[in-house]
Amino acid sequence: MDFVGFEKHDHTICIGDLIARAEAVCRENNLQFTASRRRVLEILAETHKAMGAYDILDRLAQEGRGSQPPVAYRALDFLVRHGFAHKIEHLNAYIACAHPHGCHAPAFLICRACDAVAETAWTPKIGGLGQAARGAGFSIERTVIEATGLCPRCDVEPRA
Amino acid sequence: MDFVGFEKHDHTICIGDLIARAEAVCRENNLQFTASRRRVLEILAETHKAMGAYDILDRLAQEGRGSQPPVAYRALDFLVRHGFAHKIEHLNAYIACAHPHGCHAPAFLICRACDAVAETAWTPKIGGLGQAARGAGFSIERTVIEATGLCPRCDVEPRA
DNA sequence: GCGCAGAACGTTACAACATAACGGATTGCC
DNA sequence: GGCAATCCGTTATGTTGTAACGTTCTGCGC
Repeated sequence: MDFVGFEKHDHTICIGDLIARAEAVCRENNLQFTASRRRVLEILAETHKAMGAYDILDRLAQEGRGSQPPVAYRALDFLVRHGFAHKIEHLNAYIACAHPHGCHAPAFLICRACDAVAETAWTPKIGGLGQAARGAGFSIERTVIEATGLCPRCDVEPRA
Repeated sequence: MDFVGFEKHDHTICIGDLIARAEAVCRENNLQFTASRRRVLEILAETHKAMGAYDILDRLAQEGRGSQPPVAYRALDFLVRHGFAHKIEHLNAYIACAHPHGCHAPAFLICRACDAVAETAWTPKIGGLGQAARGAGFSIERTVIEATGLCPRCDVEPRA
């Protein structure tokens, strides 16, 4: 299992890759990757931190793309629905998908000091939990796996 | 791993056990198990469904215990902080702890049809995730593990 | 019992997060 | 060109959660 988010890396590649992937998927599936949706994904992709819907809305408003909540929420719904972004339930915030390739039941490591978020791919029916759920007769459709704590940098030097 | 919540059971025992346990823990640790806190725990314990803070507040208001949000949130904070209740992040709702004995990194199965919630005890550093997190240098302090889907009853007969 | 410190409470006010509903514009398709 | 479906912009409102302040209660040393 690998994580994305805490290591230094060439971030322009992250962004380019993500956008390109989204474009391709939309083309294949006849989804409309509209200007607003694209822009929201770009904004999310600028950072590996989770952003609130209203943070995004502020950005859109600055750019003259409309200033009311539904503008942001609709784009986010689309991105989340199709796996281009994820919602961090614990923070009521959104983040670009860090694994645009392949399927998805992501898990997140959230640093409570610097708000960085790392994402990992996760086996579809999470080891023990999936098995136990089936044992209980429960059929899992979606999972929320979020761990809060300190990332490598903040663990060493608090207030990084 | 076992779950609590979907099976039929003598619910008065659930409640009694939970309250008694909370009382004991508070006595041992010099925590004030005040009337409001106890009442909120009782309200939560009446059902294996998650309740919103404002649902609880309504109940408290009916009983003349104060009608402003902080009344409910303060009691809930206390209960969650000391492990007598949990917050279901996915629902922004709260539920009584179903495993008042022993330590805690709980996982939840949430039925999207009937809103029942089952809780399981979980190994402290969740199998693969904990290991991978340590590998990445991340120290986990708290986990949110929530699976949404259909419980045994709703899976068979939708709209139960 | 008295006085103090810390915790808990009640209330006002507000901040943050999210959606319903409507009409107009755009897109894909025949 | 016309139709259906989708998307967009806006108004309004609903839901969830906190900051802050003064009062009351509780535990505790005297």
